[in-house]
Amino acid sequence: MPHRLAVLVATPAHSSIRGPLSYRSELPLAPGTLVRVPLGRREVLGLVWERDPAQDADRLEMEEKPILGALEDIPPLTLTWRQLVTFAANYYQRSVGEVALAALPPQLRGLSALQLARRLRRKPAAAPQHDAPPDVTKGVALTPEQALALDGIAAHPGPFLVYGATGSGKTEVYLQAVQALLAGNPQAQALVMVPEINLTPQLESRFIARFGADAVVSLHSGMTNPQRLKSWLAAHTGAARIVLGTRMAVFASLPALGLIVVDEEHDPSYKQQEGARYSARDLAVYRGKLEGAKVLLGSATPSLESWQASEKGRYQRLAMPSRIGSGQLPAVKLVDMNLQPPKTVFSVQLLETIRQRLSRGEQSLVFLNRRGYAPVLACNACDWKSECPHCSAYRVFHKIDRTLRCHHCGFTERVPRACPACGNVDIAPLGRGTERLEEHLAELLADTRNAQGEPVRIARMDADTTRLKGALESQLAQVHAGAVDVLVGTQMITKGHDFRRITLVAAVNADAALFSSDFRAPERLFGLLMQAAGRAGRDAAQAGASEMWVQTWHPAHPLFGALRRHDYPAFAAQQLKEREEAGMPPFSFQALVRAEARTQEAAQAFLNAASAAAQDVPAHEHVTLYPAVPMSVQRVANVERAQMLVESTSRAALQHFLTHWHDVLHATKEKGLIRWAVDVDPLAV
DNA sequence: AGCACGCCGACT
DNA sequence: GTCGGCGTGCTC
Repeated sequence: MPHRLAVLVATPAHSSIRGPLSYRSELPLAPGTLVRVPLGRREVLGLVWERDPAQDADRLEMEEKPILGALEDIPPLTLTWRQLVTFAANYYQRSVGEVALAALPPQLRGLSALQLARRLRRKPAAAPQHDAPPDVTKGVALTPEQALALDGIAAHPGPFLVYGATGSGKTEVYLQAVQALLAGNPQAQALVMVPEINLTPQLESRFIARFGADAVVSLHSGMTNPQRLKSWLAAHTGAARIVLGTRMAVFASLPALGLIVVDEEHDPSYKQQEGARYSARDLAVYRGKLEGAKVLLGSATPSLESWQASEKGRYQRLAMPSRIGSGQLPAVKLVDMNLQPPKTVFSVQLLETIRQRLSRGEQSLVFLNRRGYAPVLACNACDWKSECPHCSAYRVFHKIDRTLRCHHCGFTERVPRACPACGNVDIAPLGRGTERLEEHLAELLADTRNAQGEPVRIARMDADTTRLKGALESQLAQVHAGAVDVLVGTQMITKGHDFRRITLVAAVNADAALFSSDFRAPERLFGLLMQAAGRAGRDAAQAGASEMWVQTWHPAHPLFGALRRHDYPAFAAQQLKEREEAGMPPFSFQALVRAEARTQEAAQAFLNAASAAAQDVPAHEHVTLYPAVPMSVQRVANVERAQMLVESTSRAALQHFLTHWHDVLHATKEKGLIRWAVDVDPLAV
């Protein structure tokens, strides 16, 4: 007798299909089973969501199509996995089908049941006998703080905020927490997340050294589709005990999940910025609750949301303030740029300090922290600048191939010989990217010699120089080998890399974030500067002499006071007080509706119409709707963009409102409207 | 998202 | 006269 099944398919947010579709099946397939189903003229991957769904009243006369086949060799996705997906879809205002199918490895979509069966049967290619046997039993000597943190993790349910200074040995705590879990339960699995792909290889090698290559798999977007499928299957079947990955890994299928680690939990990369805009950190906490798994959030400068939660006792705080090997944090020196000659880039004091390091054979690191800052080409005769013809943004000058490139739509052209507006040939980059910073520093140090009496070796590291595969690794190796005296770069050089011989870190333009319209900018700046400071003096022998220099026009700003004392709690307390007084997160909850249209008027008209119609939506009285405004980059690829902020002091009320408002948004039509989307808990407003 | 159907410009 | 542009619309 035939059964009716509710099946999820990959349906984008804009399709009229909201819930699962009904299909007919001869077998009573269990929820969580992967199937292939006909959809329109195509055959697509589906996921059985429930058995015998209630018949949709207005679909009565429509004939249900039959399921084409089940991927029987893959065990069904578990109930908790499905609950996680349901929660994420509801919370972030997307369809369940979109979230569920996006969470599965892309290759599953293309594989027929037969191909898959073949792949699963394939012997796990004669497990390569690795060089070093895993030292699972080897006990690593713990500091008292690490031991205390591990005791805390064992004794409490969590979630935990592992608040540990740079170099305090957070990773060892993660390793031993995982070790304790695996030792106590022969099935248990752990999920360890890091913010960036760059950071996975070094973490992977530490986990493999401890637990063996067979126990560990990675999951991130830098992998090929077959690699991802292989890792996913290993986790799904329980063969892999540890999954390391980026934010996407929060949806990995882990049937025996017992521990989740979110390293550098404050990092904005945990927020997905397209499609379903979920926060992997927040979902990790939710998933931990669902699965009964312990959750560790680790950071030296936690997000104010997590810090607040640990202040209120919702998270258990485990503090590890000391650096291992008695290496002290570097002394922070502020240079008051008001006292420098106009247009100074490198103050005399900073240059003198760099020269000192050079003479002692030590390395310096100079970084430019203006996010996304890049040189724009300008005419010196008229007011022409290198605008993008398709976007309301400037194109950026790339010296490497002498092109002007739009970072929003990708439009690229050769640099013109003369100004397109007035014909003047005197056109030059405006402002300073890392490239010009490097050139300028090279000029200033042209007469200086390093400890070997050779010219100073300056290297630059940014998105441009590390674009090619392996370039990042080889450049880092150069720095480690001592082939570089001064490293100039963007904030990417402050992340994770353990530079032993660097005794000076300098931020040359720290101020942009102090008075930014983005209320989270100070939080990010503080975290960035703390992290950068942590790069200096990791070698205990040199730690005493290591320094962090910050050039600023506002040396009296409280942020720098807290930075000088390496006092994150004081900084957090001050920021939280400001946020509370201003009614900002984490004291309020926000969502953003973004609309794209052919004209700015149409984009705003859509938002305003949806706003007006909100008066009839449940819970609207607990929610504030702000006026529609153009987005900061108003036009991208000839599409106009506008946004509207929705705010409430209650997360539940905001959720309730958004859920009901969704239908109103869907029903709101506007001529010229292209698409719209909701971003819950947006990072930048 | 795909993949259709559906009406208007330059070519075998 | 057709091939093909991408503008709406549907998928159990």
